[in-house]
Amino acid sequence: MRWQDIDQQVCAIARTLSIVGDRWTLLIVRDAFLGTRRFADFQRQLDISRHRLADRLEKLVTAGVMERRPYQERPVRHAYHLTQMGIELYPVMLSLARWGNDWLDDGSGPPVEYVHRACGKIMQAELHCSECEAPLNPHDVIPIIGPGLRTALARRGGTGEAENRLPPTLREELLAERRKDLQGG
Amino acid sequence: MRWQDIDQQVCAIARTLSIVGDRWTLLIVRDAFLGTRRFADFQRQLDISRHRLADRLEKLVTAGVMERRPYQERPVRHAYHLTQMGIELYPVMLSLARWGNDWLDDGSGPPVEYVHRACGKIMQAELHCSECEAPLNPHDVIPIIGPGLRTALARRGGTGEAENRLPPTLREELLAERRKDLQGG
DNA sequence: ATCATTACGTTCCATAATGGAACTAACCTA
DNA sequence: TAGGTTAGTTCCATTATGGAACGTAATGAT
Repeated sequence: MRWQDIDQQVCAIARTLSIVGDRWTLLIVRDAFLGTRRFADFQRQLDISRHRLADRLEKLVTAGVMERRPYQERPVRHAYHLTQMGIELYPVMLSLARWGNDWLDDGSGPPVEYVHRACGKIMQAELHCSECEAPLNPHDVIPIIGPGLRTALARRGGTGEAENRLPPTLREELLAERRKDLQGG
Repeated sequence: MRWQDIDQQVCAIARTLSIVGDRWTLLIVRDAFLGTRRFADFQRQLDISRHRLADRLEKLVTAGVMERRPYQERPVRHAYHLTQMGIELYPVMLSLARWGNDWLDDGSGPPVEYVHRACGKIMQAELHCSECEAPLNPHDVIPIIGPGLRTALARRGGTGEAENRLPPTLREELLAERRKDLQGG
């Protein structure tokens, strides 16, 4: 499978990466979160080639993650702003940042820290369960087949082709294992 | 700047992406979370070229995200397991999955859902503040300069070179803005 | 003993993505 | 009129990737 076809997979992670999984793309989003808006500023701060930057911004705009807003006429100049879709990538960004701080520190501490405006403290981003609010432990999160995958399963006939586009979650033995986990645990 | 040099940036996100920001890498990690361990299984499920897969697994092992464990002698066969470092990528994976579910649904619902073993309910991963436990809103998280960046700033002489490796967070006007946010809000 | 199969790679090469520098376009300032 | 600013585009050499074939070390079938 070619990378450009991964959005064909029936998998939310693959679909997400088909948009933001390219080189530079998440760094552009990072800078957008930090306030960068203009082409030249992205280019200077990332030290990316103008070529690549134009290409990535175009893709982000097409995907709906960013939007071009004119900030002056004569000549028309556009700024790139995160849309709501883009802003909602912040859990991804905070999670990436936290992992980098936890595992790739060169000994001098976090380059950037985050203050929670509500409580005023320097914080870490923690995952919690939306239902019981408890902090999440990786071993307590059990993936199960969802409606999107069920639909895809029902659709696949003998084509064999579609089967290749399903994520490994599909595998019967794994699903059985998960169900046992759920019942037994 | 070349992509291979982004780990030189004094930025946790850039450092993280220097390890997991390559094509395929996060999909390999995804499959590892779902229980895939062997070379041939990764290859089949991802439909990636053997070449690329060998390369990515090697990089993940070198970085410490995965480890090779022999599962049989004669001939020696290795399985690839997530290390603790790899397991702690789960907030990244869950955040990517949630964004894909929220924004890239084709109308048939989430391909995969997650059950929280502790409360038994289908859940969403939510970011909370580690200090006050409240759910995080993107506008309530204020990035400020941290010790790692302060050190890097102190180190840079007139080299100019090092300056290019600092993230845009460095920019004085932006930091001033953040400080105002903190005091005024 | 010979042949097929499994598992895990590596090699080779055509194609696609990237980086760097130069070029264009539309305006502004001195 | 010369040079500066901003946002791109074009061109081309260098890298990365995908696909298929090949290599190796074993097991199992005939």
